[in-house]
Amino acid sequence: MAVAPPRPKGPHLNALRAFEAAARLGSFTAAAEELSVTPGAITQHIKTMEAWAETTLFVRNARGVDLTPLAEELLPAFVSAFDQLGQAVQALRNKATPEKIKIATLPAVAQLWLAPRLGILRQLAPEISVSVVAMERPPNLMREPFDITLFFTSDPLGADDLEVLQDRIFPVCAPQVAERLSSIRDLHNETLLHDSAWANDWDMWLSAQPAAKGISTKGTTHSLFSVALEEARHGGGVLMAHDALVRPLLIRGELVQPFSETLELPHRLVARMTSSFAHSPVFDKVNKTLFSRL
Amino acid sequence: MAVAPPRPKGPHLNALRAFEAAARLGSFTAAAEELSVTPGAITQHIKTMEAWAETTLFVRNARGVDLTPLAEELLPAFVSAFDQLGQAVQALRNKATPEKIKIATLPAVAQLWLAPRLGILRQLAPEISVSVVAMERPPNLMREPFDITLFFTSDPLGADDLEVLQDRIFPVCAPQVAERLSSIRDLHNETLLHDSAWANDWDMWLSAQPAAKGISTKGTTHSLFSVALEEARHGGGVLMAHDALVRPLLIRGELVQPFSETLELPHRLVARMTSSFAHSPVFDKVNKTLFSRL
DNA sequence: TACTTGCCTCAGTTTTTCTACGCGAAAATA
DNA sequence: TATTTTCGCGTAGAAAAACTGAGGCAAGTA
Repeated sequence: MAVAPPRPKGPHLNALRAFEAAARLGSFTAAAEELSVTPGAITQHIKTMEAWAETTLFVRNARGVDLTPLAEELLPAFVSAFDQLGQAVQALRNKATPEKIKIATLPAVAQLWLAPRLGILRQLAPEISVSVVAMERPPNLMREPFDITLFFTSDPLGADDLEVLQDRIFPVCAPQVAERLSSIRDLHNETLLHDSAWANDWDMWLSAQPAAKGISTKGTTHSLFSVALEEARHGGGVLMAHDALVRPLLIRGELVQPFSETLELPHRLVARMTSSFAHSPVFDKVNKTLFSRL
Repeated sequence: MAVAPPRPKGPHLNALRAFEAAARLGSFTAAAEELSVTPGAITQHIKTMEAWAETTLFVRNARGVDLTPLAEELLPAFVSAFDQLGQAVQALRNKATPEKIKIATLPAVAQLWLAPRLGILRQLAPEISVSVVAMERPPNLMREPFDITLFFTSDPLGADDLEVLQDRIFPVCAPQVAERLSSIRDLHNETLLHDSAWANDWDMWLSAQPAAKGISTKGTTHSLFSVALEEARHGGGVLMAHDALVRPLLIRGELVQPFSETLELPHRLVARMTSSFAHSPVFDKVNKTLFSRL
């Protein structure tokens, strides 16, 4: 005979997540991107939250938002709660399907570095199925459903990080193009191929070469490294290459290195993994096959 | 020029919450009740989760569900994540509107014990606005938007708990009814008034009185204590009363205590509060006015 | 045997969430 | 100084998610 209970309800979980993202990133637009929605959706969630709490959480400036002191104070608790929730979800995925591995990495790395190694892994451990998703920036492993991210970074290594290799760049081109290049100054007359994700590789390399003074970095820009690479293979110009990505082509002679000068960049290719994955039984095989340098 | 990113998405937050509740309570029906939805809704959420994780989380028996070992293993992480999230929300509510206090308590306590004291609080601190929600069972303060719960319990006190009073019961009735009651055995001829939430109060009291042997506990049952109380005031029978709830009426003489025998129950009225509230500036005033025994 | 309990499924509905798009204000650019 | 770009707001309509309600089923219980 109990009475119907009109219990007051808390705010919607999605609104809380929107608040957390917006507060953490300090921007509605950035939060929208992280959550793969439009900024308008974030606006609405935040408004719902503010109405529920009867307070204001953000000061809206024309250019971006600022957190109120209250939001600032509350933020850490939300971040940590969602981190924990995300990790619980990761653990679920990892323990439920331990043999399914998801890797996030740069398109170029996926195609040129990772793909060949996946074949080896398949031979060694056919029960493991790997899916690779290419993206420009590393996803947050506490929040997004990946086991491994493989990106270049110069940040210090964390507990579940593995350094895979040091990044080193140098120009490469087709053999017939190399014949006309006897000195660095000859680059003046060549098309310099750029990749938009590594826009200033040429600048960095050139400025490290005293002999290169005054050479302009104009040239063709491609949005995908692999397209620029294709162009270079067909003699379309000189590409600033990353060691790890072109080594097989150099070995096969499809590309050559016209100058011996290389530049070591201050960042490494780092494999970062969820802690669930790092402690899972399949980690060993994957690590041995993909990441250990022999 | 970046490519459109078809990022894989995690499970929906509401599904996670449904899983957490179902796993914690070990029952879809109970989870449905906690979340104020129908059991069918829980079923669907769980199915979504299981499909996402490509695993089974519950073993469905004809009579209830059992957790799979996997769900069992994962449960604590989810519980703690949602606890933390709930606490963050509570902190938000508390800091955003510190002067608005929400109390959950039994209907009888709300009306007979709390209401008079709220008047005193309003005089002492008119800036504080209290809203009282009556319910049969204490809500989980980590999850539901209340600052204080006020319920009878015999559990040991936690850090943010305050013992308000010991529970003590004894029969009461209208003065004219009391005139016909000279000994406990006279109860044989009276209507015994019951409250459904405290169904066996009469049993307990009677069995503690040697002289009451054989008296039946038949009588009228009301779903609200206050209705039974009203009945008693109008001479409709003898009510088993809780000390704290009837004291003002005894003082005013509207009810009398026909026998001196009282029974101390092994539980207390306990005020439990969120830790945000316990550390907030208004706590002191509220505590002094409502809960301190003079 | 009939009842009860607890979960399932399906269809239809309600609620929530999202997108689309135009507006406005400041900062960056020219 | 004028123009463009960047960010966020607001609204309407559309899409997606969540929920309800009713009928079923299987295994205990009376």
